[in-house]
Amino acid sequence: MIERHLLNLRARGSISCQEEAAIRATVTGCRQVRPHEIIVRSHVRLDSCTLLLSGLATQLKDLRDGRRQMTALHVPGDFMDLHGLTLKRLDHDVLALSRCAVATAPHARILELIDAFPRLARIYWSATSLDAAVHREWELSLGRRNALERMAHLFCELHARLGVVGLVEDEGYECHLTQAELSECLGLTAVHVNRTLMHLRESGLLEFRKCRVRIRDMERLRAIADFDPGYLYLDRRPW
Amino acid sequence: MIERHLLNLRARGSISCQEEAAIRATVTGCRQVRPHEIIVRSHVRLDSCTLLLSGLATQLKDLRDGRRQMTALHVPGDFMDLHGLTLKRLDHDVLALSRCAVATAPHARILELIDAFPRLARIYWSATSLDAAVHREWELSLGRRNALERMAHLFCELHARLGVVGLVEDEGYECHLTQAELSECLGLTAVHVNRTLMHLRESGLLEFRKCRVRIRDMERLRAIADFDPGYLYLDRRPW
DNA sequence: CGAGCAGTTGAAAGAGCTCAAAACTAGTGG
DNA sequence: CCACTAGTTTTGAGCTCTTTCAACTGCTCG
Repeated sequence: MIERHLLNLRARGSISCQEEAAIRATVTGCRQVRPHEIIVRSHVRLDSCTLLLSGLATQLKDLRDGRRQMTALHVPGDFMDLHGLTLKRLDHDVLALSRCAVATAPHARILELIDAFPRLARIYWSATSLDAAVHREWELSLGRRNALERMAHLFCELHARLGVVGLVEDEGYECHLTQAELSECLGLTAVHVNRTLMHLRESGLLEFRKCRVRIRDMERLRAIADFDPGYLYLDRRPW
Repeated sequence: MIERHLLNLRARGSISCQEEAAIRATVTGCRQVRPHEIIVRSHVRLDSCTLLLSGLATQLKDLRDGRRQMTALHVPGDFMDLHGLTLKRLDHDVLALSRCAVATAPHARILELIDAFPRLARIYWSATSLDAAVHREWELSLGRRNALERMAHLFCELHARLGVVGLVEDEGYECHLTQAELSECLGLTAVHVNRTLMHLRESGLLEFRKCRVRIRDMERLRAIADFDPGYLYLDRRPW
């Protein structure tokens, strides 16, 4: 089930057989997590990283008065707290949105891994930089795109990222988010998400029902979102 | 003038004399940049990193129709495109807000540096992860804080970050931002920034005149912003 | 069958935006 | 030293997107 992680890495650069084997040996154990369960808690000292094998998870930050904002979504194949390797604690919770399968990689083992395969150090560093690039695009969305554009953009992003790990079929994909959760991604209220979703549906752009997204008109959706996948760095870098 | 960079690093962990010397040997050349000049252009292949020595700079992303959002501010001592080391190009421009002095460090030299001092690899990796943490906090601001809270939060952040590099005196600091530029940080319009700024001033919280911020009531400002500096990871990690 | 979410709908309020113009400020050149 | 220009800040008024609050529907599951 670590395959999706390898797909993720290989979408951005090559991974040798030896490297693959070493990665497989580093990521161990697989546990199931229930929806809404906290996978990694903020502010506690970390000594391992957590890989999402299946399901959907998120990074959540909150304000004292209860307002909450998701700062990222994690799809299968993502290390959700690779930045914990260097920072040693998180500034946000990691939360399961659906039923999830996760595996862990002790920091000590990862350090051995990148010590043995220095290219992997660069590749994982690159992965954390990529996370930052996604954050930047979300900042652009939250700061400057309106509700419709923002939502369109998120669905384009998920389409691209899930495509990489083989989870898109006929322009549709599973997306275990309630409208309330979607609103916490988008910096909107649940009510407005509902209305915006209806607008997308009625315009024949996309449908979102029963945790499944079905894109009806990709071209128009991208135009509305002003979606340019460049920030996902899906070109194989020349390492 | 690389001192501020060392202050930045040392605020989060120790740096030995040898490491300091090696860093000094890696960062070379110092050039002056005029306000509004692009320091690093997006989408072009990079082979060096740029360190801000003095002045204020920003990361800027834009939409096709001209709407723009700043995704980060850089203060003296920050590497502004360390993520370019692994990603090899940027998904945003880096722009001077004031007159800036910048130095460069060729990727090749940085790779030699972290090869010779593996601890520095971890420290610089950590620095890029920290950038991501700041992005996350901005996502929270843009998504969930209102104009007043958002602005208060930004000024608290700058106070903390400039404090680290010795650029705060009597709760005040230089901040070469016009109200229009501030609005591009905060996801607001310039007009609304103006009114919010007046509100802060009239409430005796802070003044922002002639590119200088003077904090009048830090405690109340922090309370409004719900500012918790944890996300800046200003505790020395046990490496 | 009832409890409890998730989604839907309506009406009213409000935060922030748009457009436009006036008031300052600072730099430039005569 | 003053006039002139350009950029920035301030102010006003109207508007709109999004929120708030509240109720209602439908579905799932014990």
